[in-house]
This record gives sequence, structure tokens and C-alpha cells, in this order.
Amino acid sequence: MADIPLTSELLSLIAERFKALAEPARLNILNALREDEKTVSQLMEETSLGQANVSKHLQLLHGLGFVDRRKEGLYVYYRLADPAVFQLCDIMCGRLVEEARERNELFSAR
Amino acid sequence: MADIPLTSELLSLIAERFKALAEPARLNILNALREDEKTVSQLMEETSLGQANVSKHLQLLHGLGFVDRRKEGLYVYYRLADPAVFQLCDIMCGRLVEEARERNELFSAR
DNA sequence: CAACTACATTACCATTCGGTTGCACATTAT
DNA sequence: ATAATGTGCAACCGAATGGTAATGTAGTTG
Repeated sequence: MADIPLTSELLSLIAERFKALAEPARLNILNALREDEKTVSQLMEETSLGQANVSKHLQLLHGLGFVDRRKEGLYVYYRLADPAVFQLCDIMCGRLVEEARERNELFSAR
Repeated sequence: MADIPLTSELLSLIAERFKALAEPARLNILNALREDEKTVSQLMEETSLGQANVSKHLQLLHGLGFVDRRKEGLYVYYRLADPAVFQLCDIMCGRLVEEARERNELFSAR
């Protein structure tokens, strides 16, 4: 983990970032943004979440630098700012995907 | 993120694993286990956490497969079971470490 | 101007979660 | 057997968190 002392402050900062990804709703939003930048309304449709809910999650992700925004007229477009997110998910899946694939419980027929 | 459909169930499973790392106390424990396997008592000393607290965190980490245990006499030795944890932290640090290094706020003099 | 739309913000509620206390269980020592 | 030690576990409490409803705000349209 680099050659840097893991002070309790640094551990808290790392934990804070993990916490942002520790929520299905936010992972869902980030995954929707993987394809393209999207407005809050579009994200509401794709994720089936309420407006205030999506907005709140986006504020959190924006505050931590996971997403950027761009206002255009009446709409606000959000886009990924940290592609490492999916690298993290891939690693996190790892054995998870293996197990799931074997059990064939979570995926549609392939 | 692999070529696998991200069902809501899978998103929940991924989020659950991120949540395990979204806590300074657990990151502290995992980091202590990086050097070597250790007993609950040793982990209590290194992390300055209460006994029941350490035990509870270890149960959670064990349930998700992040750590393994080995009972020897009166002691229980815990060890890392998923080295990917630190790979995740490294990535998660990324820009975080950069920013911190520049501000020189979080690290002792180097 | 007023009406409408897209989004942000606040307040509130229900749930979750980290930490502690107390107790139970297993193992070792006397 | 009794005492002492290491650990697990249930119950509880206060704080944090996700979701929602209501309200505010900026920008557009008529």
C-alpha cells in the first residue's frame, strides 16, 4: 500500500471513499454513467430511483471526485471523473463472480 | 467490469464487500494482519479497539472471506485470506495520496 | 409577467451500524 | 474442582445513513 504511513486520518479518508461505493444505488448510477454522460432525469429512469435520491447520491459522488458535472440550459449532465471505479469493481468481483457463475443464480442464461 | 450483466442482486453483493472496507477500524485490522497472522488480543493492542469490537469486525471480515482463522489452544489466529484488499486500497488512494502529499497535512515529516 | 421544467436542498422518518456492556463458552493453570 | 484467560455472542444505545416529501431555485417558454 505504497510506502506511506497509514495514519488514522488516512484510513478515514480511504474508508470514506469505499463507503461511497458501498451502496447499490450509487454503483447503479456509476454503472449507468459508464456508457455516456447523462442528466439526472435519465439516471432516474435507468435506476428507478427518486429525483431527490439520485440528486443526493450525485452530490456525494461529486464531492469525492467520482463524477463531474456540466450544466447546459435546464439540464445538468453528469459524467465519470474516475475510471478507477470499475477497476475496483472488477477486483472486488473476483471470486464473487466465480462463485456466482458456478451457482448460476445471479446471471441470465449465457 | 467483465462482460456480466449487473443485476441488482450482484450490485448488492459488490456493495456489501465495499462496505466491509468502508470502515477505518476494519482497514486498521486488515493492515495489521498484513505483516503476519495475529490473535484477537494482539489486534486489540495494535488497533486500540475493544475486545468485543475487534471480534465483531473479524466475524464480518471472516464471513465475507477477507480473513481466515486458526484456533490454537486458547488463542485464535486470524490471517489475510484475500490479498486483493491492498490492491484495492492502492487504487483507492491514487489521487488521494497525491493530494495529501502536496498538502503535507497527513504525513509525518519525510 | 406567469407558468413550467430540471435539479438542489431541507426536514423528517425508518433502518442500519459501530461501540460498549455483560454474559456464555472453551481452554489452561493451580 | 476452582480460578483465570481468551474469545464469541446477544442486547442495548447513540450516531450515521438511505429514502421520501416538501420546498427552494435557476432556467426556459408562453
